[in-house]
Amino acid sequence: MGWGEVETSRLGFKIPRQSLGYGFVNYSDPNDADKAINTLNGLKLQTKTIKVSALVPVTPHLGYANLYVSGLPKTMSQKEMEQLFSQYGRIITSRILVDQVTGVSRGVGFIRFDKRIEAEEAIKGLNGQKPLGAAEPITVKFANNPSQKTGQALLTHLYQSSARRYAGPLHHQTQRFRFSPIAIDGMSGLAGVGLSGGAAGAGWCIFVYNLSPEADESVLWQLFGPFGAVTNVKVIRDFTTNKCKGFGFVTMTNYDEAAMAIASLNGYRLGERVLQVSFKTSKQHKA
DNA sequence: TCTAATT
Repeated sequence: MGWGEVETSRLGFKIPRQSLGYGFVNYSDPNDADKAINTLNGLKLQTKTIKVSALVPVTPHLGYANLYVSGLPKTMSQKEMEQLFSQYGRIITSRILVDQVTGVSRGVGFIRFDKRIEAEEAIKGLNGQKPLGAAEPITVKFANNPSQKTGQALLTHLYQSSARRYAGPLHHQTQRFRFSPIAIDGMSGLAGVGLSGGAAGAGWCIFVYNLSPEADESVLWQLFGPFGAVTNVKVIRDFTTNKCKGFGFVTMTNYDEAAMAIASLNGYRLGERVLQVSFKTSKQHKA
């Protein structure tokens, strides 16, 4: 384009090669950008009228009004969440994250206010509060910028998937554990404990406490894999430091294998630490 | 340090 020096330009593409109908042009001189905007915005190109505008800088931290909400009741709808927050200001967008398989709410959502002050007031008014009829308080804080995919998180993900593959063959050795010599009593009294709800993601969720800050997923695979089918492991980390917060979760398919793992690993000494291992309890279902 | 989650 003839309005000055272009640094970079990019079109939005999807696989295969089909334009998404937008693109970005980066000028080194803001005046050149303005000139391009003024000249090209509204221009008719064949059947289309093109729109050209400056890219609004993401997170000019002043005025950042996007909130992250966790601990929401699983039953709360997006509309109900908006109603709860609307008393603090004008809501631009909202979202509740749902489990991709079951479609059930993950109890986590986002609220973007029009103004920073509204978001701040909502945090003051709602963080740590129980919504009407809710059993547990919610957490309300400023959301992290979604675009910051840390290389660390990416590496962890890659390592996790390779650990998962590695854990595969081990499973064959675990058949001897399948019929455990330990008497497992009936499942009375286990309602709301361990077994995750929803048919698709079913499994026994195990809570592992006293992991070291450096613990990662591979250690959980190695600890629990020998006891049977492990479908998922998660080390809970601080989002900013990426250090383990001292606990994690392991999901196992079969009750007897999970019980065996718990019986064997609870009190297990890992380095300097003694692990506490139990079925994950659900406060919501506690009597 | 005893239950996360980041569109």
